[in-house]
Amino acid sequence: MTDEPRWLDSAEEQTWITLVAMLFRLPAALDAQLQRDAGLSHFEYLILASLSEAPERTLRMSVLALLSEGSLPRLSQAVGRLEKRGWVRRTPDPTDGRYTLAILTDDGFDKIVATAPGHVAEVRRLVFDPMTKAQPKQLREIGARVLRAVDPNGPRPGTHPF
Amino acid sequence: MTDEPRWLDSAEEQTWITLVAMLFRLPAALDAQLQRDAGLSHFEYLILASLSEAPERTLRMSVLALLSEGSLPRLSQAVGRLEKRGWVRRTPDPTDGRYTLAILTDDGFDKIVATAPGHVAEVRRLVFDPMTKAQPKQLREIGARVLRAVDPNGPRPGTHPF
DNA sequence: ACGTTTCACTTCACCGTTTAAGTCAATCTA
DNA sequence: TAGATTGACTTAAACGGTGAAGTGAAACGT
Repeated sequence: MTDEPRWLDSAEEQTWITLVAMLFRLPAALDAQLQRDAGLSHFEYLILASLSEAPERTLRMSVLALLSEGSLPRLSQAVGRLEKRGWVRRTPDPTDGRYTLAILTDDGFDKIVATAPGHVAEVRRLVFDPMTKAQPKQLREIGARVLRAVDPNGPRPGTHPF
Repeated sequence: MTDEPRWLDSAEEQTWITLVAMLFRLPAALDAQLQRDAGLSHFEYLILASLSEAPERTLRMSVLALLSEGSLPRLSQAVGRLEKRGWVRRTPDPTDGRYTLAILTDDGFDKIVATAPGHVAEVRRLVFDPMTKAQPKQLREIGARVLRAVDPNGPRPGTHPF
């Protein structure tokens, strides 16, 4: 900690600056597209999308929090907003009253169906179209390594929990 | 927009899930380290770091906003906080009163000098150490392409403005 | 069985960010 | 050179997120 740190050489610094810029700008761009075209934040979109792919379009709040990459209080508030808009409803889990089930309504499903194509198109435009054929795999492998370092015990993303 | 969208195949979906997870978790991890060890947000750190590398340790607010990847109101508030802590001061640009110059104080410089090594160590631990020798270059090239798509007219990051 | 603990959320208070309006200096424009 | 405009911030109000305390259901311990 107080030892001489190994500084970043100039190539590493370029990489780092580029990555930081991406960490700031890409989420902002995704939020902007979703907000503009669907009135949703990226986080809210992930909630609806996760539910739409779950069996019965239903998930426990705690599972949904993991899938949508948010804290439980944040999720609770976001689902409250989505509930007010009629896209999600909540009921206590009948098999265990401590859990709360979040359920995508039919309107919510329609909302995702209407929203997803535009969002996927934006993801293509910003991420996949600019990459060479080889780069997606490189990015996936780099991401997996970084995520392992960030949270060694975290579930490998893409390991679907159902 | 209403056309059939080209959906993501399963390899692309894996890539996308991994990238989204990285976009959420890596900034959180960086913020956590800086908050814990230095009482700074990542954004505040970028402000101090940008100033420390600028000539005279001085930058116009608008330039600083670009370098630190933040909006002008956000910057204004953040600099206000850093000013209260004695690390930055502001004065109107003597050559043109419309501009405001943000200046890193000596205490602010000491703060960065004390903070940077731990932060760089964390960046190494989370990003560079887990990568193979070839991957930083791959990441830099991917990032450059994505950033170009996000903002075609944006300055290529790493193009230092002084 | 009853009290305690654990657990999954929800709520609250505080704070930071965004969006929009306000300020003020410099520059056009007539 | 007065008035309008542009540009660079700053301020204010509304909103969303975080961390800590609160709630209520199930499990545990005796």
